[in-house]
Amino acid sequence: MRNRLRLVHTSSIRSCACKNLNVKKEGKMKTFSITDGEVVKWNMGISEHMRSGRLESARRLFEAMPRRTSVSWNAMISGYLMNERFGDARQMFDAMPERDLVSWNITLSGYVKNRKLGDARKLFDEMPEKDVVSWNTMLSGYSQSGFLDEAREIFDRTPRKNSISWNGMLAAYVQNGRIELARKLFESKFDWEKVSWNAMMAGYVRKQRLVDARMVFNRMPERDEVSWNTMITGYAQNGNMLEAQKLFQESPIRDVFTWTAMVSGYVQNGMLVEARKTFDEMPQKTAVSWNAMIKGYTLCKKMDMAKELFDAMSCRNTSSWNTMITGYAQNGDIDRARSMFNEMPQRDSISWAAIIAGYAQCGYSEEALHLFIEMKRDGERMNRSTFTCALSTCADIAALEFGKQVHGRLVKAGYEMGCYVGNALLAMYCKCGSIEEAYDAFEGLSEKDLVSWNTMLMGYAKHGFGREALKVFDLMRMKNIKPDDVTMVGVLSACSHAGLVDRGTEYFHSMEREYGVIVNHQHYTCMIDLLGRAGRLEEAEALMRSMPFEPDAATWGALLGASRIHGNTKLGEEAAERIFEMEPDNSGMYVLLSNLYAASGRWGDVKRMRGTMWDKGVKKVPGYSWIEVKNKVHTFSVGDSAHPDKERIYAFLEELDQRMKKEGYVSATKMVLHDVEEEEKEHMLKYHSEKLAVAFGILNVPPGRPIRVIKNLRVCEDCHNAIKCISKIAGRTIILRDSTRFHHFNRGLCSCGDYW
DNA sequence: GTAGGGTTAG
Repeated sequence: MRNRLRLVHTSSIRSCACKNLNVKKEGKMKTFSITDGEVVKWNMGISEHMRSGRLESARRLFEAMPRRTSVSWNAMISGYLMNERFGDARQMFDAMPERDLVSWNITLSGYVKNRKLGDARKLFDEMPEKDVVSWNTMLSGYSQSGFLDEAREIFDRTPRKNSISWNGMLAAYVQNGRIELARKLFESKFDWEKVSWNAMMAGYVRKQRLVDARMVFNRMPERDEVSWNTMITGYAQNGNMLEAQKLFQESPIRDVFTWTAMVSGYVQNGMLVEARKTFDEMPQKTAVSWNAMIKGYTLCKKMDMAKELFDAMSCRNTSSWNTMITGYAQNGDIDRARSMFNEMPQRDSISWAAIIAGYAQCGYSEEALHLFIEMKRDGERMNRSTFTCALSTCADIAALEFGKQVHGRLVKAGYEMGCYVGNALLAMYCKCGSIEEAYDAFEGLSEKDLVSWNTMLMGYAKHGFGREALKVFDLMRMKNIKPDDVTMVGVLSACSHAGLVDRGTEYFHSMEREYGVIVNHQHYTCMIDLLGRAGRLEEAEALMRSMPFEPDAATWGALLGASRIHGNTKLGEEAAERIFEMEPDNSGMYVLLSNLYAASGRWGDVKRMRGTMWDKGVKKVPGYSWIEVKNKVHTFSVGDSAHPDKERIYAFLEELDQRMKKEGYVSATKMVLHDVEEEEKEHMLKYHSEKLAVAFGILNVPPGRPIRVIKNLRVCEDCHNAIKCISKIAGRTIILRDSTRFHHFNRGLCSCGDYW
């Protein structure tokens, strides 16, 4: 009886179609006799066990039942789904003697939650009848995976749409960042429910269109806590704490969400005192608010305070641990981060992402990738963020093979290449030196935002493919995508790499008028680089002197680079002096300057430079190179003797050296071009880390495939010449990523055009 | 027992 009442109650607030279903059910229930009440109790027992994760007890109860109704079966199925036991759920569904519509719907929603869209659609098509819940579930499935066309098709075909269907379509657009489509849909209809007004507003907030969000907020017929909180959060997270405070005061209802939004807003805007004051004033605190406060302390590097709060909180949850792990890692204390990770009672995917990103950011990339493998062993499933994190770690150390495997798993997991993860994938291929695959990834993006375009454009520019970069820019303009300052840096450096001086100059002068991008420091630096590279040193210098900013180290660096190439020692000297003033510890600049002296035969000055470095205690960053072969990263330093294959490598280098001499290659040893790596003896030039890595690559990478080497510093000139020559002799493509850009060596030439 | 909006951690 109780069950019946509940059914009637739910149906009264649900749709017509639902009501029909329940009427049918009531009919069925009438045929039951006195034991109906008992069955209901059994069913409730099953649900309760399932809710608290006692799957076996639920199962025993289910099997012991003298008589089962479809509700019993459904309770088992949904219980399994709740506990992510998808296989067991499906088995139950298959074993059911008589399925009702709810069983179908529950199973369908199970597939959707499991992101098995193909299976969901198959089941959906097989359904003997569908109600509005079935249609809405399918819609939400497509929406969650970003398949907007399919979602729209389902929506259009839904026979008796209710408010949830409409809201589902609206949310599909909003959550996938298609705010204009959402707006269009929203304006096509007037009787939206509060939920949808809130969703539309949240959509604008997400796009940082606070004025539009506020307009929705002002226009909506009635507001609830969610409306107020969304608006307050919008202001708080976009740095407008004043407006947030104003609304907070005005708000008729303040719940935990409101208070937490304020605390976290203060934290994000670096207003620690205000954050703490609000935190202390909160009528009740949840774990979320504690965590926000802890985050505040970690951001201000007050790890002691963070730890104090963490120790004091009684409602500590996994997020609290995760916040602390990130805090320690970002403050450089990876050991404490790791021990917290080890100590914590329960880890989730975010804990893994936090510790992995921590290792990666502290420079332990290999340990980071190692943890991915451990994570898989631990049974933790990859999600969007672990995927993103894995990809950016691969990008850092240019672990292309590993990155490709992650890509494969990403596809297999059925993730749509939305902006966040898609851009990480794109960046991974760019930074791993595989520009073709980067372009494939770019084309495969389901949604391109400005970051995607900029990444692709910069990718081409850094690889020395200036013309391709400019093609991307043309495409952007064709699609009416408004470039920003980053885009223009890409465009100018592309022009520079392609030697398109006039076109670059034109862009530089028209960017404010044409694209509304204010010229900044970086743009000037690009222009100086562009002119300098083309040998127009006076113009470059004049531009620098006329620019409305104080030149910084990067600006002088561009001039220094140009002076080196074109042998203008005097200008180079001045540039170097200025850089030393600004960045006394920049060892790369000392090296660049001593190269400049060496190039013009001023050996005394070379020696003096070395002395200065010694006096000032400037430490050279040790140079090393690495290469990934068969999923393993091999690292080399100058004159490396640690690698197990060293004898083969050195023998092969010797052989290459002989052949190079025949080709007319002259070792640059006399020039003392120890660009980046200090060596005791000049013959060590032969064994610079990049050469070792290249030799190892030729020996181990199958012919026909490019050899990809990464170096932490700038490649030295001798190595650059040698690798050009090696690419010709060995008939291999060698792609070298150094600290500033990519070099594609092929048939004795380099994509950088010998200027970098 | 099935479908919808707002707060923290990456």
